Amino acid sequence: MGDEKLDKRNSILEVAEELFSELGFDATTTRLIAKKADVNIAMLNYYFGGKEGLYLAILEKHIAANHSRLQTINSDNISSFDKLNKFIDGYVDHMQRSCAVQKLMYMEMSISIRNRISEHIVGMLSKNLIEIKKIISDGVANGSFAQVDAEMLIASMFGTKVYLINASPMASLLFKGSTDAQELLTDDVVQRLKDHYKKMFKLYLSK
Amino acid sequence: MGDEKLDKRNSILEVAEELFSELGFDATTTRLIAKKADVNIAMLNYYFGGKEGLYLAILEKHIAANHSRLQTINSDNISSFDKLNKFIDGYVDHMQRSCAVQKLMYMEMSISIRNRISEHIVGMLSKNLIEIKKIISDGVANGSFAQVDAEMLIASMFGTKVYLINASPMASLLFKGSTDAQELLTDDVVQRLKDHYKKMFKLYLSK
DNA sequence: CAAAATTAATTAATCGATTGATTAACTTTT
DNA sequence: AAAAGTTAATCAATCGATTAATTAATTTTG
Repeated sequence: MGDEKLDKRNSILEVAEELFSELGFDATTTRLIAKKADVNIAMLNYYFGGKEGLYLAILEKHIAANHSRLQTINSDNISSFDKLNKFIDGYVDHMQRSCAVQKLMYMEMSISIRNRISEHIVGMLSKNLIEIKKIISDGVANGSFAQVDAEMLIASMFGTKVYLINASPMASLLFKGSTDAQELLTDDVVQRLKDHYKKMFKLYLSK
Repeated sequence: MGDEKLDKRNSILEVAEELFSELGFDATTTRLIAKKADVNIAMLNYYFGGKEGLYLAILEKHIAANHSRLQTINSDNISSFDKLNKFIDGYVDHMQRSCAVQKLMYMEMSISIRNRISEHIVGMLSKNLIEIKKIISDGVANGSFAQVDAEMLIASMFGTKVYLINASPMASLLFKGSTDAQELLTDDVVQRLKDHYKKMFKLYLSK
């Protein structure tokens, strides 16, 4: 067998990510995590220093996994619309891949008492925000885009994602007519979302 | 003095609504509610049967307050676009008025263990969803609207709201450049949101 | 109308359960 | 044997809820 130490650590991370995104931070107990991960409760504190440390470790893992994903788009020498479309494809794919983490982030972000957690989350997500803001403002500056309420447009973009992921009972009702928890982000819905985003930006930003 | 009995009950409701929307259901303790409302903890159980009962009472109050608000629009004999604009104005005004309740609803909706609460919330919010879905499908049927991905369009509408209210640290960063908790939904932002919504539907639905 | 009886409102104290975390002992690895 | 990994048992704190007792308000009765 391979490294079984890391197996346990990773098992905790995986189980915790799933439970946090399902139940939220408070309702997820360390005992439940330990039980589902088939691990002693103390291991959780041994590896991560505590419940909040585990939560932050999940965020850090997610940061590390997507650190390089972002930088590459804005450097390319392509049109502003192409940048936008490229950003959308990458963003939606990434959203489908890591929707559990994204759900958990938006769940806890707004809770006032979680200052440290909230800072981490906002810091992570703001990178996406800054990047797309730059694409749009550059496009407006070089005359490719029409002048729009860029903030509202961006709010609609991120908001659509948040609605699909975090308000999934409503989104399921909208897309499938039922509220069962069955996977909503099918390949079909993902493709529709990409098309929707591209159409949205095209409609708003075309001169 | 007037009815001081109702004062206490209402005080609990008001304080609880504020705390639930700030801290979420789990992190809001009955002790904190009682302390802030200057009321004995037992009163909370006396009037509402418990923490969950109090939460549901807040929802019920909100349902009652907005029961009549909805029915009137679709009956009018006006164009589909006018219906849409009328809906938007009413919806955004309502959103500004009761943003605390809306925040708390979307916070707890997706938590799997809150079956009863989740049902209540989805039931409430689905009325808005059904109504706007009807406006759009009617408009498409009578030729006023172009054929679009109506589900995604609706997801963007509600999603924009959810982003502004529930992801307020991000929205504050977007609209004000800082994450302080100061009121985001100013009259200015509300007006921009209305304009944004109207433009969105116009762009998507114009033939 | 006033005394008595009943109900409603309110309080302080405390219940059992659960929480996150820690300890000390034990086992495995290096 | 030193270090890292792992376990069962347990800690203090806090949770939501309830209890028994007390006061206030209302209704019934004489």
